[in-house]
Amino acid sequence: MSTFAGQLDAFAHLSLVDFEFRALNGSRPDVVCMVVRDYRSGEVRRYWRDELVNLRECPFPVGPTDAMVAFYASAELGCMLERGWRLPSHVIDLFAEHRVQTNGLQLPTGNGLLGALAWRGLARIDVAAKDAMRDKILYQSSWTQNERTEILDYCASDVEALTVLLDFMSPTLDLPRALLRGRYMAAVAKMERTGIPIDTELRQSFVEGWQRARVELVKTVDAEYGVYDGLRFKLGRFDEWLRVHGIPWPRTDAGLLKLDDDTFKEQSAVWPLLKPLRELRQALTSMHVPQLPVGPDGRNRSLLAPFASKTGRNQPSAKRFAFGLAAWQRGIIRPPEGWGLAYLDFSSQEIGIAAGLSGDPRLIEAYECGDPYLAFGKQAGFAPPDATRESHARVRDICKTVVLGLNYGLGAERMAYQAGIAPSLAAELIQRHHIAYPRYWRWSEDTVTSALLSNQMSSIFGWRRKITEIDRPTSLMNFPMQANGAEMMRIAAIAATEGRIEVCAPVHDAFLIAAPLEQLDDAIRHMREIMSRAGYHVTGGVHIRTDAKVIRYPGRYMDERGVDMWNRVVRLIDRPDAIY
DNA sequence: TCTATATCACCC
DNA sequence: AAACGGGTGATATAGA
Repeated sequence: MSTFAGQLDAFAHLSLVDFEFRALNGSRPDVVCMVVRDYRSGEVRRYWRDELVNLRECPFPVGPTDAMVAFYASAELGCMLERGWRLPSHVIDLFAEHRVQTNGLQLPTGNGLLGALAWRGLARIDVAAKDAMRDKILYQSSWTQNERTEILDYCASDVEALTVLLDFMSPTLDLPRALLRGRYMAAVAKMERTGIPIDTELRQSFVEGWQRARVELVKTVDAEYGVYDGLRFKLGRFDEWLRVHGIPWPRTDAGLLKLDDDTFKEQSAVWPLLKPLRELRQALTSMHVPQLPVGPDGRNRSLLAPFASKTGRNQPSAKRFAFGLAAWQRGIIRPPEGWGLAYLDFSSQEIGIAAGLSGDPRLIEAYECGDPYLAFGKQAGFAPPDATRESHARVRDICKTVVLGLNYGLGAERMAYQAGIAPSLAAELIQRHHIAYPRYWRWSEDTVTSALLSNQMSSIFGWRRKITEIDRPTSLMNFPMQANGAEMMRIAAIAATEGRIEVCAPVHDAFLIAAPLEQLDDAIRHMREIMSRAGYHVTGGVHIRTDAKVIRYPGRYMDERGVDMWNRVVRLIDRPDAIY
């Protein structure tokens, strides 16, 4: 490892940076202070907010021969964007590197700066003190002279901790890949800053009308049952109601009544008395007030949580991120006046990756012909050569379940249930998949085997995952597709944000972009080109297609699965003008 | 009244 | 109901 110890010497300047800032409820960051330390000289400089406002340029070196080091750099880079500074040419993010080094392990200390230090036996700061200080920064808007000093000291102590961590981690860094991940953190900072445009006026109607609407609904329906306590469904009362009416009910392993919609569906087929209750439960579960953080400029902003999942995907909070909401609620995404949006997703991304990485010629052919599901049907002799999407819709659906399911080891039983076919047919189709794509299956088995032997897996740009006894083979099977899909998204995000594309958000296999109406078509063309190149690069030569959903003001975003529910709800809250 | 666990709904 | 990958979060209950 000593050969790598000096790898950071290649940089003229290494600046370790930490900002403190307030990021409240969808607003862009309000920068409080910054501390920067020059790694070589050890010189530390502190800047309070008023000094930062007066700095037209970044006060530490950010040129092509320099690097910035931070922990969770999207935060620092977001503050730099807020100040209007140029971003560093090179970023090393020790959070991303810590995740790469420990991904797959159970870390009792978590993934924060202190946790990363503690896990390496380098604990230094009291966590409780850190939390107290964070509150002081977040929930105050002015500070006494003493508090200023306190906050700057705290910020400086984080920079010191960062220095210790860099000392420890620098010999083990995979520098070129660390720089790629750092570059992605800059893309994250830009996407987080752009945010997702929201119909704020309609959202307000949701917030105001919702509670009343659902209370009325429960009152009306529950009069027949008496199983609700306010808005709460009470198991005990329902149990009693069932006993009184002599209705048997399935239970969970733990002995509780099963309450999922499938159970209600089956039971209400036998006991029609239950139907209104089922409908009520369905309506209520998806009806919670959206608590999206939306800034004064009408943009939904939340942490994208890069590198959070085992496969390296972003993992933003489902309730704070507009694309984490239920499909029908996304109708509140709407371009501002004069603007348009485009939702661009990779088509059948994981199949394209499986084809490219395995190098299976028939799977590549199936993907590139445009309809991998029907192509499988034909290659497996399950559909005639002249079958089309229209002539063999049902066959295509079955093939889709098979092709998608086998990417992560779906068994015959469950595949049969899901596709609505006999288990024997499911088994037969799985068999034919093996025969149609032998090279894919050999590659998949080899990947899992070597993962089990080496206790780790990695994607093409070095996102790693350690394997332990608790990992199921099916999880390992799916890793290459999901992790490399995340790589594809990262390089596309980098290219787009370093170009002139306004990227609102990444969504696992898609991007939402925004542009003024007259530039929208150009932006879409440009973005699709970028995504296509990313796909080609990651798969080693497969042409990954993209689909586009375009929304022009005054239109709104809508997921087709959510149209009915959306229309029901906007009527309920008395906003028929918003019917889609 | 708090926390831990189980179950469920939802997303790509 | 069900050996399908990666997740977040709400709700209900049991247990301390």
